[in-house]
Amino acid sequence: MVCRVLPDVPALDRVFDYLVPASLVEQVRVGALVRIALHGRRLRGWVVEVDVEPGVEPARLRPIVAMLGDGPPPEIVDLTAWAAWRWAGPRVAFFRAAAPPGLVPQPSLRPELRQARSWTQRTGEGPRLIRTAPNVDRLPRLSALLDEHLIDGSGAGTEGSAIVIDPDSRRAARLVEMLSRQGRRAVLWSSDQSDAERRASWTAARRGGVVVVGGRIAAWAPVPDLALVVLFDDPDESHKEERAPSWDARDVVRERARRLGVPMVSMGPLFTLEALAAGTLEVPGRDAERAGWPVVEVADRREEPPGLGLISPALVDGLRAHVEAGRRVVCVLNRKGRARLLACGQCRALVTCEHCASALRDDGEQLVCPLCGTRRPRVCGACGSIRMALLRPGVKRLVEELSALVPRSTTIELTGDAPVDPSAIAHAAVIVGTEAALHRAGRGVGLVAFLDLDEELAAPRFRAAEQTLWMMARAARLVGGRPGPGRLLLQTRMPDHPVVRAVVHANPSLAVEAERERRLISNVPPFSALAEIRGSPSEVAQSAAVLEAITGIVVLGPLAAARGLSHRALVKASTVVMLCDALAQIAGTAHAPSPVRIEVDPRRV
DNA sequence: CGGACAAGCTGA
DNA sequence: CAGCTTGTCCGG
Repeated sequence: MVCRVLPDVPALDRVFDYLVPASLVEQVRVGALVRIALHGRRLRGWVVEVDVEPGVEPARLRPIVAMLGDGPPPEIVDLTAWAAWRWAGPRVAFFRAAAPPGLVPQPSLRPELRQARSWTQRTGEGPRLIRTAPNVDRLPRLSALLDEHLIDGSGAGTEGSAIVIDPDSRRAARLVEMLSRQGRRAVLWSSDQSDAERRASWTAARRGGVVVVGGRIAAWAPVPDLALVVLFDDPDESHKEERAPSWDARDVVRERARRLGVPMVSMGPLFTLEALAAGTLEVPGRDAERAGWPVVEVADRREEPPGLGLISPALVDGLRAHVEAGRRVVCVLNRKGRARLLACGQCRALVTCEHCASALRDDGEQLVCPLCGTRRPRVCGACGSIRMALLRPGVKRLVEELSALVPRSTTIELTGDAPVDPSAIAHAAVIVGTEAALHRAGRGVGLVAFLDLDEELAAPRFRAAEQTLWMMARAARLVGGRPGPGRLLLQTRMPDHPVVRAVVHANPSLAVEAERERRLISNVPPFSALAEIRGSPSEVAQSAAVLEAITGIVVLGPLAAARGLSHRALVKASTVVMLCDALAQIAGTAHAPSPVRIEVDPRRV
């Protein structure tokens, strides 16, 4: 017998045929991890096909050296080929995502014999999108779905498996506990676990009849009898792998479900336009949805006297009221450090460096350029005035100002990178930080204030509005629903923005139409498909030339260096299929490595 | 990727 | 011309 093996070497990205020795015929099956000899090397490799016609003359075939362990089921082996196309990456990358850490012995039974019969067929309809307010007990809904889909209608009581994806690892872990308490076989598969724990989860999933709960990695759960996929919180960016190839759990499970004819249900407070375009939306009753969102206060900054900085009267009141009542306050400002702009108090000109034109900082004595180090006295370069006004103060300065408003309480700064003692976070009455503060704040938060919502809404990224709305949904979870004392405060100069109206009315639909219109006009997803290519100027230019020659492909750029010396360009097509087919033309192979790095569906565009 | 093999460079 | 670096090819 001859089998086809994909060596576990990403840069190789080619399959090779091997003889299966008689002693291994029983064990060498699709998905298995084997040891092979290739070109004088011993390598690990994944069996991707068995019983093949060899691609070379039989005399050149070498035998499989040894059996190493169990790997993904055939269904996933097929899926890795699709994923390699979809995200323009080496196929091995997806085997690594789908494999257990280390080695797992093969089960004695062939698990694929248990492959699901057709369960409730919903093929062709796309995912069900069940909208639930941010503060809703999701367990009854999930249990009902599991009951509905995991028992096969024959009356035999056979259970299939479900994959449940929650991008928040703490919520995923809690879900496993609750499902276990209901007497279900639920396992967590998350990157937070130790290798041993993940191996155990993987093995349990491989046996089937289980509910696998986890973050994006659970999309690859090796269940042989998948009968239902549930995905929570569709707009969350952690569904997407950060490193290349940047695969997205949302697309992986959707494709899996589609191929198997198994239902997929997406649940959460709101959905991306991509999800809405593909699925069928079910909205809750108005009262129920309203009850699950907190009361939202909008501070219209246009109506305030100038000079208040980032602290509106409404924030002062809210801050004091909540802190006095023993509730904690989170102030969100997506800026870092003492990044602040100086303007002339006289002529309002921005104070910039005469050499490199970047904004100068005030070190207390002089004006300093953070880029080239030039120093000069605190004098306006345009009019000579010595009166300086501070624009957009950064987080550090804000902490000082807020802490003055609530004496005798702790105010801390919490940004994504800086390590802060968890007990300090838990005891702080006021937390000022970037969006990451929402993840780390902990319990007892009564107020989340978005100090400069306009910066989020107007960010030069096409997903800015959607991501802002999602950030507020997460904040809504932190403070609780309408019956409680929790509040959101939005400081904005755009109180009529559809996103603001959507939050105020607890109705995400209010933001959808305007957003869809905007995306249609600017021809961005879901009305087109995007990829970003990066590399040296010549590499980007070369790849861009290849891509531009393909009908239906538009290349924007090369754009100047974003950071460092690398150049980038945006590749646009009208559909994902056209985009990925085109990218396959420049994707790397062993013979001609890709001249550029490719990110399909780039996040920050 | 990394081993094999060939072609180029150095120094006695 | 041995001994080393650098480049190109290619794997079952």
